[in-house]
Amino acid sequence: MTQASLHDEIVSQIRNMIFAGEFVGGQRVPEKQLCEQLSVSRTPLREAIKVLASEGLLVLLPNRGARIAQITAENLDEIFPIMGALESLAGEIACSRITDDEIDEIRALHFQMTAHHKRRELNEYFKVNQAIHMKILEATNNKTLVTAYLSLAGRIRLARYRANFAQDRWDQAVAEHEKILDSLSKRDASALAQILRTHLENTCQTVKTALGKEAASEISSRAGK
Amino acid sequence: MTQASLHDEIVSQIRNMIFAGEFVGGQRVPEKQLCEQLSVSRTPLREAIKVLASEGLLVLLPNRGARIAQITAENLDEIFPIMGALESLAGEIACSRITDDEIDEIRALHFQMTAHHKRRELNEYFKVNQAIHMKILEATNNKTLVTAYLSLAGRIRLARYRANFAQDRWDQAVAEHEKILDSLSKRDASALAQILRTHLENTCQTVKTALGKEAASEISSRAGK
DNA sequence: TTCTTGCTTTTTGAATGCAAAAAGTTATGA
DNA sequence: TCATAACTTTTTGCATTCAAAAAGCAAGAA
Repeated sequence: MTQASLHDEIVSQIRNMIFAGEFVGGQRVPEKQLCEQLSVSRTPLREAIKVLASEGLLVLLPNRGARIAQITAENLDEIFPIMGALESLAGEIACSRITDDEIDEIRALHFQMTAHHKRRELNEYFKVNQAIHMKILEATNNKTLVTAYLSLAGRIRLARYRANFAQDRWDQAVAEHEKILDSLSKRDASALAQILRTHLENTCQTVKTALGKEAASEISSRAGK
Repeated sequence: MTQASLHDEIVSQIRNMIFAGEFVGGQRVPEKQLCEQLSVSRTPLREAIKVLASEGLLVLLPNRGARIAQITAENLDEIFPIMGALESLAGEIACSRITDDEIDEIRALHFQMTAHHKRRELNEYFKVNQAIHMKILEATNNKTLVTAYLSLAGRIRLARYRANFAQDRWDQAVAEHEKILDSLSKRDASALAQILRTHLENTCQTVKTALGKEAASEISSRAGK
């Protein structure tokens, strides 16, 4: 076992805390507080903060510490197309190397997912959905691609998760997944690339709409106080 | 001016040293030596090392320090397709937002580049070539895309630069650039996306061949000694 | 000679300490 | 009352120090 160094450990811990929504976007993250929370000293913590900043999860202000990166509509517009291109590429590569067994695994996940959709189990749906996309990425056997994708996905993860999308979009997303599975089964690279890209574009729209509503409700709740 | 913190400064310094070929791939980089070379203390240097490792320019071995990341054929096969997808996406987006002035700038660079090609000025050719690709990326107005691209490009930069490719490939590359300029002038997004992707694929092949030859000559020179 | 084994040196990992910058607070004057 | 200035506290940036792990080395046994 390659025992991870403390600094690496801290990086994943903070990353998971951000993913878990333990911080508000834009919030300051004092070193001291994090040190106590994770019971580590400042040196490895600071190393971790620098890494997370280079990943885009934190923003560093010289002499003023770190802040949790804000997710904005502009952000989403920048990141989603890139993810679309990467997943599209992943789909193409996957078509040329995926095994029948791997497709069967994805098919199983797909039916699990549609079951969750029918039962309106949003959390479970999300989980299996992510698993399907990961399977396609991993089928490329390109670790750099997976890493690049996950890095981008991490930055918008919270916004994506919180976008409790409307029923009609949910139905549409499931329909898109039918096409994804279909293209993959036929190993139709260009069709898969196309539908994955569209799928991401639509997701982007949904998340952006949700983000807009969130921002609007925040403003109104503040005004109400 | 946002005065960069020392650690940021160190990151760019080391990055540039790697780009300048001051290190051999796989070489160990003792902290002490770098500290003296850059005349900084270990704390900010170590922060910089962690960041460069997360960028993939260095590889960290627990308790054994940092090494310069090796460029391998597998690496190139992983990275180039991703760069192809990103540049392809950049081309598409660029077509929809690039101004006539920006196209003129690129055209000017293009003719500069072909002049260098005619005069067999490889270094100058490379420089202008890079500038053209950067212009296309920047025309997207998507900083995340530029950053992601540059991060990948950085990892293979040395190998790419050293791939003093053969004359026929050079001629072919220039021909591809004619098509790039042509598609961009017409704002033909799908044609531009296509040719950029092909261009990167061909470049990948060239760099891989060069890397293979390099490795072979290293082995033979070792055997000769 | 070659392979262990134990010791020394070097290098890395992490904690502490110190200085400078920012933030917060109080007091004074208009 | 409000604004400004001086002072205090907190926080950040970096250097130094200490501890642990790895690497290097020498002596002894097969």
